Amino acid sequence: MTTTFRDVKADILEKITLGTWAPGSIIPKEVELAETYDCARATVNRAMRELADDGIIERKRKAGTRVRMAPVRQARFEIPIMRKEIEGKGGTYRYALVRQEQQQAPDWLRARLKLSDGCRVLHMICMHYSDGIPYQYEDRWINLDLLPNAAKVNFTDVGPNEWLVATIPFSDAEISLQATQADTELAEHLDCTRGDALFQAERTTWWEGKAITFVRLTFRRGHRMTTRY
Amino acid sequence: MTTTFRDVKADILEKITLGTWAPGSIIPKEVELAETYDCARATVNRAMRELADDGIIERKRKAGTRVRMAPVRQARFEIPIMRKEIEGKGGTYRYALVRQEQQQAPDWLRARLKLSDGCRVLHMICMHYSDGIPYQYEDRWINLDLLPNAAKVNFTDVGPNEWLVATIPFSDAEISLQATQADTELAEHLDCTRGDALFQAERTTWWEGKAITFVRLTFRRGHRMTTRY
DNA sequence: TTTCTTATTATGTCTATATTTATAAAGTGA
DNA sequence: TCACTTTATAAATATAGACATAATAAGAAA
Repeated sequence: MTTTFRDVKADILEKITLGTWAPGSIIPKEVELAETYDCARATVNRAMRELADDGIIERKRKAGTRVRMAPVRQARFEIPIMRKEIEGKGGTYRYALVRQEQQQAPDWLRARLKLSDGCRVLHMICMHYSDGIPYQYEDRWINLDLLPNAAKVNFTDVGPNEWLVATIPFSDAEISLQATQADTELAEHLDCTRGDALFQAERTTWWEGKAITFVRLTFRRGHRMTTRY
Repeated sequence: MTTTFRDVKADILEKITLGTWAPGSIIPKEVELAETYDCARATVNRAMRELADDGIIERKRKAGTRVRMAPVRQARFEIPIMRKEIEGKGGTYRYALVRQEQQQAPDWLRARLKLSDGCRVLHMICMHYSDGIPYQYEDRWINLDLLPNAAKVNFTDVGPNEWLVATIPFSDAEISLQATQADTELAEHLDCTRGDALFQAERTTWWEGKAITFVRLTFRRGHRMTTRY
């Protein structure tokens, strides 16, 4: 049997978890490890690179590799498309456009997205249902200077998110999670009580430095975002 | 100049964003791409592997590589140690142990962590302050069957999280984010009003299939968790 | 002593080639 | 037609050797 990069990775990880290699301490260099594991340096390299990506070790040229003092624990959360999320859970997905209007970008949005003066935006309120029960309230703003086409799209059947994903498949995004209190509007749409604590995600999407869209997603009462790492 | 895997990755990504390679369509195989970019297959492989990790393309042996229909957008959030987070923001960190007791694991915890009957746990309530202002309320449970040492530790100066990180550096964890309403206890400690919406994270930490600790972290009013991707 | 090279070194990356593995698709038999 | 076995193929991974790059440490000059 040959030694795979997985073997190496697992063994290094074990040495770290068992405390053989303490936090902050330096670990053998690639060539040495390649020798001890009797494999190519590239194999050790891959194992170490992945461990570094996972935030477990820290690597520096010439300085060597060391176990991180404060392990940067990072969790990955999937940001799914509502239809996928709901259908994935075995529910029946339904989408509805609540209202839609073209307008000048309000000041708070202009500031937030660094929009030009008098920039026009498309503002939409949408709802996503799972088995007929309110699941998510979507408050969406689209920059019409960058996406004039959006004004012509009929969003009654296809949600803006799905349209956007198809139109500008990949881009930079900034996401922020928080808790908010349901106001009257949210309470009505999400079928909860005014003042209820709701989980909220805001996402700003950029393309080549310019903001395309800003969306505030509010989930139904009790929603959780979960992941393992 | 030689072609780097970054070049290849960037070029493939561009072809996808510009729509040359549409979502769902198959993209040339590794050998072909290696030829067109005039580089080694390993270089193309690395580029493609990273794109697959990023959720942009989907790869299957024999079937080839295709652009994901619904790009799996995933965001990485760092789960920092409070001291680091606060000091990183330039604040002065202070920790306080509110109370601590040894007890039998309550039923909800037993069920949640799959603990044995009559399992003893250490329950702690801690507070983290930034510049004297309440920042985070920590409700921590430690499995004493697995970590009997924890009973002897003095947590008045060092927070349980820091102790745990030092004791069992790496492990599996399940994290879940949600919104909650402040009860009287939370409102008092976090200096807010009862009923306020608060951001909450729950983390269960496992080691070799057994639960070590469960913690519910409640952040001060208005807290946001932010990331770019 | 301080500051500016320069040498050294560990990681980072590329190449070219080989082997292994998963699997779609074609072929086989009931 | 359906279930089972090939078989061909593309990705996954391994290897050895080379060069690139960043950064530390040592040495030289001010």
